[in-house]
Amino acid sequence: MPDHAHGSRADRLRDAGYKLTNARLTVLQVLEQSGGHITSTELLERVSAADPAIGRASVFRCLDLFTRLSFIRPTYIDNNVTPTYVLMPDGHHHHIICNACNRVIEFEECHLEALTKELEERLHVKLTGHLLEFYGLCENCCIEKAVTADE
Amino acid sequence: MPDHAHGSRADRLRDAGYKLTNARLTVLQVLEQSGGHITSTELLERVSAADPAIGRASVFRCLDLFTRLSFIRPTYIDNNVTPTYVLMPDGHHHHIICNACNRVIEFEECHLEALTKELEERLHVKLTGHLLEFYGLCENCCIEKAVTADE
DNA sequence: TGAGTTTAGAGAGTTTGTATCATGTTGAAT
DNA sequence: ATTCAACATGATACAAACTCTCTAAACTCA
Repeated sequence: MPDHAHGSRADRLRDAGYKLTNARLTVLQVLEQSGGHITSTELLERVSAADPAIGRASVFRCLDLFTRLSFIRPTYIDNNVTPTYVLMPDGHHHHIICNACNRVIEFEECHLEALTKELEERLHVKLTGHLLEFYGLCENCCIEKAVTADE
Repeated sequence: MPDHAHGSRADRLRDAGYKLTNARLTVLQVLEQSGGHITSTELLERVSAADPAIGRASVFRCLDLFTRLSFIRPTYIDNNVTPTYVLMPDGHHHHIICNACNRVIEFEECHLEALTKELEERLHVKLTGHLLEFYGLCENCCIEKAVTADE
């Protein structure tokens, strides 16, 4: 079994009652090295490269599990076939998707702590994470559109 | 050609340079009658019921187009196969997804106007919509978990 | 009316995710 | 350390979802 960094996500996995198996730790490691955005296809390739013994089904099982634990969240960026899984480092993630070129611009601040608390109290729910997505045009595509309109 | 309500979305479609075809108007109508959440499979069925002449590919082309125009946004609720498309009535939509039972709780207020404006100015982007998703446990699932932990 | 452009429909083909089940691994109790 | 039961895995066949390609139709504008 290869070396694994046993970070806080592995701890959370164990604390939630799940076993720390090779497949889960490898998938977690690949996700963490992905830079925050990865599709299932890319993930399958990289997991397979890291350990060819890990099967297809296990990778998908991990994606389900990690989604339920709010480690990641599937979202659509390029097309309607493959979701992109985004890491939610502290339980949350925020980005802007350009509707013209599909570029993703990430940003940090969301100021949603107050809303989170208010919703928890009013609706009696327990919130573990959130994803905030804005849609529109990025700087380049704004300029291109303006140029085209001038012609 | 069946009757269609020519609301503001049809206007936006035309204003963006797209033709108001029967397929597009029918898909739009079904989406608007869907109550805000619909999967591609359900949409295909209902469009087919409304007008059997409309083909599969056209429905998916509409979903792509309407997503680019921020009429709708695909998101994962139940599983990793079929996304659910949510209507974004005024360009935005907000909900809570229960990680245990997949129930969706919608809420209205998001207080994101200020952040939208700030991002537009700072990053020189033009934002047309947003989706805010919270994840966690709904009231019922909170209770069940507490009961299980007591045993 | 006629040329050019956009859009549609059909259906096969590709890709992505799932179900099943026998086997292997994990973690805890002894 | 050893053992055991529950949990998790891997292989593969299967099913579902989405796309591609091509031809035909509809719409636009002169």
